Amino acid sequence: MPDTRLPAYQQVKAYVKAQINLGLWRAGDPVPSEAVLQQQFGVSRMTVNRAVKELAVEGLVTRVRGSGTVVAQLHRISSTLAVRDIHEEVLERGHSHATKVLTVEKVRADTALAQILKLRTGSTVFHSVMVHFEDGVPIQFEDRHVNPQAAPHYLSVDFSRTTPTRYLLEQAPLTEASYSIKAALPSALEAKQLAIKRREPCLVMTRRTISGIHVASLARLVYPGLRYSFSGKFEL
Amino acid sequence: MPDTRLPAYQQVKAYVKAQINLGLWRAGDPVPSEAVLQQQFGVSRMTVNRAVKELAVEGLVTRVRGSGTVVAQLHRISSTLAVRDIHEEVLERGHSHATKVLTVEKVRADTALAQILKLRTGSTVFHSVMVHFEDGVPIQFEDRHVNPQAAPHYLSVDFSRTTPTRYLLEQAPLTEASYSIKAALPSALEAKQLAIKRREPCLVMTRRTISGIHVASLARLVYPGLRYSFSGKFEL
DNA sequence: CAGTGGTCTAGACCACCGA
DNA sequence: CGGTGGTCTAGACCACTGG
Repeated sequence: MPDTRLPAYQQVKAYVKAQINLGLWRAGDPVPSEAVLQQQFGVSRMTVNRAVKELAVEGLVTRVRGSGTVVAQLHRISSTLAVRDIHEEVLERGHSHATKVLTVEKVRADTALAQILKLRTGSTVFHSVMVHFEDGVPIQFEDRHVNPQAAPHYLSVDFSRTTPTRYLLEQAPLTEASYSIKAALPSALEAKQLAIKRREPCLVMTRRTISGIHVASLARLVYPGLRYSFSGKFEL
Repeated sequence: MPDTRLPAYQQVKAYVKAQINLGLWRAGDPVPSEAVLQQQFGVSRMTVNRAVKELAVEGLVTRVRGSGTVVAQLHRISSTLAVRDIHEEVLERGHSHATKVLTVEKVRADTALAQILKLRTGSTVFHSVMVHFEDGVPIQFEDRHVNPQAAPHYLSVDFSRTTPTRYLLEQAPLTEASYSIKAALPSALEAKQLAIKRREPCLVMTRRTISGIHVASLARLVYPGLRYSFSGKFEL
């Protein structure tokens, strides 16, 4: 038979996807068992297993050992929100990136900060403040506290040549991160540096990154709301 | 022997992860070939292949056929942002959810809307406006335009019993969606319904969903910025 | 209990890369 | 060319689910 040049497991995936997208199999409906698909496509079970397993990872179907496979209740279509280096992000859009460094210093951690970085109150931490420009327009205000144990030489980095995100990713391989995105009004300094009015709403991302046993860094990233948006797209 | 061990492929994954997290293998370093890992762990090649393939999917390593596997340059840790039903989301937090329906009507699409929904200017589209409450507190203002071809009976749905998101997911299986998140000030109506001041910044998500050949719906979701945040976490 | 998916093996052929 | 990963087979044992 003139089978497509697609690998067999992708053909099985495509078949199941199509049934779901066409509405023939609806949420909660059973997906044929591996044995059935194996017969239907004339392939080995490992191949069918791979196909359905990947669909499960993608969230299209739910598998329960001993019970079977069903079409997932909510198509958990999802996109990725990545910890990215703003330098690369801007270049990818075909624009130029520049950084204005406002502060790079040692400070003593107050109780709240120490708790977040899992250090003792009064410990020395590094603190940097800078503004990132895209084609000369300020798009991100970055206020960051760094755990010296994760990046001992942070203070001597030339941030006109690299960014904190990139440097930290290189220094301390990332193992975990948590973030939260809110809307807020900028502080006086933030408004001034971003060249916006104090009344102009901003997107504020707070991000804590963990590298191995250390909390590496806590960053507050402020974006002018009228000039910047997080956007994305997802497909089945 | 009681089988308390981790599956073999997970042991291989854990080993490679550990080398990377400990900094023993740095970005760009080669990962042992499948043949080597196969010897080292005394498992079959399929098992090793699965382990390394999954690490590639997770973004920790980069595989090149014919060349080999190396530790990925930037650990592009990422999380998923899902299209979810707010009803379920609120219940999951252990709170109660209620909806106040403001408008459900037929309207004629202006040029901009028609373009987005891929309809002709002046076509009939459905329009709904409602407010979602979490434990009695307004948390989302939802203004939505729906393509009648994707959900012909949208106008007669009882939105005190289900939500537009859930109904549309059931009616028209989702195949694609795009979103953008901005910060903005609420309109007079939005501020009133969310019980916030007009000066209070909001998170505004604009989401367009596609089901098969139809653009199913265009939604504008407004969240009070001081009361709501998108948050997430990612791990290696 | 029979059926399901989770894992694993010991082979195999192929396409591709770099020397 | 030899080594790499991509795919595939035809079996296998197991843990778990449901009736």
